[in-house]
Amino acid sequence: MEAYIEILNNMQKEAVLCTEGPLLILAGAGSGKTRVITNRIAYLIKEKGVSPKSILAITFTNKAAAEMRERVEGLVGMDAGGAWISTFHSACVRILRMYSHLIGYDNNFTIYDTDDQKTVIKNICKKFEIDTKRFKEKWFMGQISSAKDELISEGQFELDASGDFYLEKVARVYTEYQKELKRNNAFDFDDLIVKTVELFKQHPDILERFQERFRYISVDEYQDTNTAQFVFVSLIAKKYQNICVVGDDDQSIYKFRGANIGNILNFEKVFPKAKVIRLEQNYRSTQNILDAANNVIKNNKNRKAKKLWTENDAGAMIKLFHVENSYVEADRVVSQIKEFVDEGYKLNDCACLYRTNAQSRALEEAFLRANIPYKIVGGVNFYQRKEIKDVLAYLKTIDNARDDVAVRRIINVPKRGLGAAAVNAVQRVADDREINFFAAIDDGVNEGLFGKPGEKLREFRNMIEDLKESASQISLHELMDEVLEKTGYLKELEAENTVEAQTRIENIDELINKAVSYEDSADDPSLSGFLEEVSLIADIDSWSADSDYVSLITVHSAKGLEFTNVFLCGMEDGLFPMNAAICSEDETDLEEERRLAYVAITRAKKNLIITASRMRMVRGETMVSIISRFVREIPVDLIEPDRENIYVASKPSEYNGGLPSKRASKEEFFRKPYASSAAEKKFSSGEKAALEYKEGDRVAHMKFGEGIVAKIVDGGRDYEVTVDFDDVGTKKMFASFAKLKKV
DNA sequence: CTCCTTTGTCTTTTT
DNA sequence: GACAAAGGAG
Repeated sequence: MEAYIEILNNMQKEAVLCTEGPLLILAGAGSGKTRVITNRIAYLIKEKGVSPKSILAITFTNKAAAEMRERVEGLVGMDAGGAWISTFHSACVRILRMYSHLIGYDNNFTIYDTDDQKTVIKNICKKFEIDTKRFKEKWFMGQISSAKDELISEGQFELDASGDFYLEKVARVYTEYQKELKRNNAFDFDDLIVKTVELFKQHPDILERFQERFRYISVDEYQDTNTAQFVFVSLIAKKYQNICVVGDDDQSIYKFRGANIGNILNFEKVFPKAKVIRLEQNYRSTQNILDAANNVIKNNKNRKAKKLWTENDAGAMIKLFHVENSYVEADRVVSQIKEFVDEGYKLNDCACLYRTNAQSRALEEAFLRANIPYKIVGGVNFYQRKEIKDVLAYLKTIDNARDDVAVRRIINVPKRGLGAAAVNAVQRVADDREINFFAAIDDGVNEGLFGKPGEKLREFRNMIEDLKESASQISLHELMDEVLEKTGYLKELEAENTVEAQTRIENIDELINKAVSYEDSADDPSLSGFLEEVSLIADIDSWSADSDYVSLITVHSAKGLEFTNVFLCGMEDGLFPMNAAICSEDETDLEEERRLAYVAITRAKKNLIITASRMRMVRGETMVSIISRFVREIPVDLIEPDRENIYVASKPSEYNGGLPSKRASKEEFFRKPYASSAAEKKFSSGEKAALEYKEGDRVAHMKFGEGIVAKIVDGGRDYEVTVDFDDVGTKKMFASFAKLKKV
């Protein structure tokens, strides 16, 4: 037997060899499920002679998809190009690109992200005179999205809503929203799945084409699929029934966006002949870490009972740092990482996990101060930044002028004297004639309907038409250069001459790089193709393994990853679990948080360090909290007493509350054992902090490396520092942003 | 029409 | 505390 099968345990082997018929694999954390899926695909191709073209493998994130493709190709020893290894969303996009004309869209549709959705909803509310203070756009978006997750169409929603004041309102907005999207030739994220299902249902011949093509289907992270996604795969799998789903109900953490744990139970109903295989041996973590995880998750009532076990050693005790504030927390993380490095670990072995993105800040500052390379994984999406969205809006306008949201976004960016008045005039024409926004500009300009802003609108229209002309002749990145040039966007940024503007230009350069690499890698590069790739990708940083850095990451994004040393930060009641879950009447909300904690703990291979802070700034207010109930569910004998902190006792009774025995005085709380720029910012009340370096000093910058301070100018609110860097030349920057460190 | 100030909202989590 | 949206002055 082949080596890649030989190394598997019996259950894993069974799963890999079971290629025909429906298969449900219940795989605990760290039980090698990714290996099973990839080896199974390799086995299909190599031993069973299945063509890669017949394979559809669905993963949850683009990163996971790329990784799976790489691993499969490594095993198969060939290009698995014919196989579709992708997320639900990108698989559906590919299908819709071929056939969406059959359901009334153009095949070059655009994809709306949450911001675009919000813009559309906002306009609808204005039109319907809905007070967005009482009914938030977000609320409508949530309602519509949940409906789509359950495949409830706007028509169905209207029927169900009748009689209910609130639901009727939602129904009206939902219906109008879908109309608007169609008019704009756009899909939102949920639509990608919903409309593909619609396509399959309306056109059985198309469905059959895909049933014939994808005879072998697998779905990773099955516990996180929603109803629409489940229907999508089961439609394709219906004919040949070769569908393998892998999931773990304990790791279901996306209920909030419609994930339906019921899909695990439903699987055996929809596919009655399904075989069920359990993978319960954990290869990842030490016994202690696994014990901790098991003791936490066992408090959930709604779960399939299972016993995850390991042959690994007990390993190190779990460390618990209970500190006074988030700055100390971050500094203790940093010093522990330094210890790990001294012991021979690499920075890549270490990751800081947290519940909310906001927590990354304090950590980030501590890493900067300590000069330790780090990388925020996920976080504020690259593609959500203003400058990126602006450039993309131009490209979208050029690609598909039916996209009103894009056109309206850039009509006055950079400023060209086309404000609200002009936009309203155009919109009136568009509404009257029931045409899209750009067409209304065109008509109005030709017929001279606009009066004063008419000339400016004409210029705008001509510019877009020129760019369209160019788009058909030059390459993508050349087009982007031309857009930046002709629109004056770049010039405006350059004129600003600030550090922020500089970063924006760098971000745009990054986008152009991305375009170049897209052009190099895509079979048939096109503007639409690029826009599509970009709209479905969560973060630009594709995990470069070559450099050494600490990962800062939310627990949600850490799912599916593993690290030797894991710091689980901010384990306090109110933060993790969040207050909303603690107060919720629905007890499954707290269970979801607990599953999240379980996911976090099981990311760790060797060392788990849990940190909690007594006080923390949340929304500009100081919150006082006790140690997370999830930490208290871990048996005390697995936790090493923290010698640096007198408050944490090893006796369970004392360790329970976690509050300081006496009320900490103000001085005590704000005592700063380590320098903290954030703390300084707060207490200097507007006064800029003194610099630790002077002209002629040698300083280090996080990104630019080391250099010599050439000049310091007191710019009022901040110092303007000019530095001659060894590698990147002279840069001018503001002291508070640059965070320079004397060396 | 644009710039500046003030006000209000937000913090779950992602495709 | 940070940022976007709304409102007011020029």
